[in-house]
Amino acid sequence: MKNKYVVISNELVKNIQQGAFSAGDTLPSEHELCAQFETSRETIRKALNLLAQNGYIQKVRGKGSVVLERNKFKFPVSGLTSFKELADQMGQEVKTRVHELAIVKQAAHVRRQLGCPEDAKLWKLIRSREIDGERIILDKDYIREDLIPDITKETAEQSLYYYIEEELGLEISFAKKEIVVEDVTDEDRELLDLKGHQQVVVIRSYVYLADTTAFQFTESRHRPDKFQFVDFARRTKA
Amino acid sequence: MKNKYVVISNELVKNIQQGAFSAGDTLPSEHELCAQFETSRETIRKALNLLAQNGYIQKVRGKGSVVLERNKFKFPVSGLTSFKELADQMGQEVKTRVHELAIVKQAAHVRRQLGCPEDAKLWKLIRSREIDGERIILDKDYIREDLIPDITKETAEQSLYYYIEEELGLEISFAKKEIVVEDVTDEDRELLDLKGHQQVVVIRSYVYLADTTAFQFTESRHRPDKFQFVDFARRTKA
DNA sequence: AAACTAAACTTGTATATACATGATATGTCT
DNA sequence: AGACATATCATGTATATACAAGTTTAGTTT
Repeated sequence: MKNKYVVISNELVKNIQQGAFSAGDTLPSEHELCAQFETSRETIRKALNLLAQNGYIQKVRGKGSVVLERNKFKFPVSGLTSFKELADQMGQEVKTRVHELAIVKQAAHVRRQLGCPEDAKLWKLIRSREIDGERIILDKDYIREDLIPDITKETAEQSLYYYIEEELGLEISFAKKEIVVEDVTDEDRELLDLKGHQQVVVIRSYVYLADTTAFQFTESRHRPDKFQFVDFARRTKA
Repeated sequence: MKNKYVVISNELVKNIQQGAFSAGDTLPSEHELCAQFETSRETIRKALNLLAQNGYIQKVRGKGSVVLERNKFKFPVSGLTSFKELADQMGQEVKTRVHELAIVKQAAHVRRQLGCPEDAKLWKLIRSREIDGERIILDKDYIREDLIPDITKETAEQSLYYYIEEELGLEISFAKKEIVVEDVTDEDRELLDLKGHQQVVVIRSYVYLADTTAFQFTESRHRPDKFQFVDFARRTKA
């Protein structure tokens, strides 16, 4: 929270969310923001670029920074957000149940994909997520034990990312994800309330730290009728 | 293609794709790139930031720009890319069939969501996509006629985005998308080879121009066994 | 040999300036 | 009043400089 442009960006996001600006309005000009935050134009522009990347504003040359409507879809799930953070945002009643937490030595294909040593230990963590009384998400995690040494049942029930970022001081940086639809497994049937569904939506992610080491592989299996993925995408000019 | 930092970015992407750098390598330092492209460091940094946003590199302080493995998943579908562009990238044999192309006056809910006048005309366009002999995607588009006046069957069969960007000179800028799973409709059954599937993956998008006007609503319905969404996501520090 | 220090790299942030380009308001001229 | 030119304000691009902070290497000391 010390970088000036990040602070300014957060400040502006807060203002927008609190309704100080509504969709279609333009933010104060870069020049005015310079005066307001007592900083240079480049710093303001870095902050505004953050807002633009996250879909809060659209910069229009000659006009200004137009505030976008952000609730056309109900809630933003895009990006790289932990389940705990999502649940907090949504304000729904959520219960996490830990079904398995152990160190495994097999799972060679995961170990290869994570690019970690052959003899490295991996945490295997299986959790179900219950929302409004229904178990609708099954999360299967594999986590490098040499990087994240101590995972307790309590940590797994609360927020894993908080532990990693705040307590261990590691910087979670990016992820590669894949979304597909697959047939349900016996494990899904056992741990989820499937309500007769024969397929689940599967999100597979590899998550990386800032130094480009992969530390986690996650398979998140969702009951299709409760699955929603929301995304804001900018067109990349080739 | 005239902006210096976009040109440099494209050049570097080409180099990476052609294998001049492989995963784990570091690019030449910013200082070296300055010399190589005969430009300032800020310009190089803008180019590198584009690469980082698109998942080509990860910048590590003190070390350099590390090239990321990009084919962990087979092909990148993320972002805002037209079907034609996707098909070209994949090199698959693709056939587009136009089932309906007409101007409609109803569809009030679409008109409201697009934020266009009540009396505005809308194109309604229904196309199926055949890949390897199977009709697996059904695209239903609503497009503002006042912005995109002339759509022919030929344009719809080829690339709509090419027409909009290159011939009309409009700048497609961003989109809001939603991905959900829904039960098949009679229309799906009629126009797709469903192979007994009872549900489809539905991607709904609102697409915007650079001046923040929404010009298109698209509903893309995919047979679940042929659907794959690949994403690269960066963690946003609150 | 081991441990520490310092120098020489790397990227990150903040500032300043100049000019280009699109949009808008304000004129003035016809 | 309408048309046209112009000044003004907005963002976009490119450049330069200074310093902060993380990583690696080389060197020195112990």
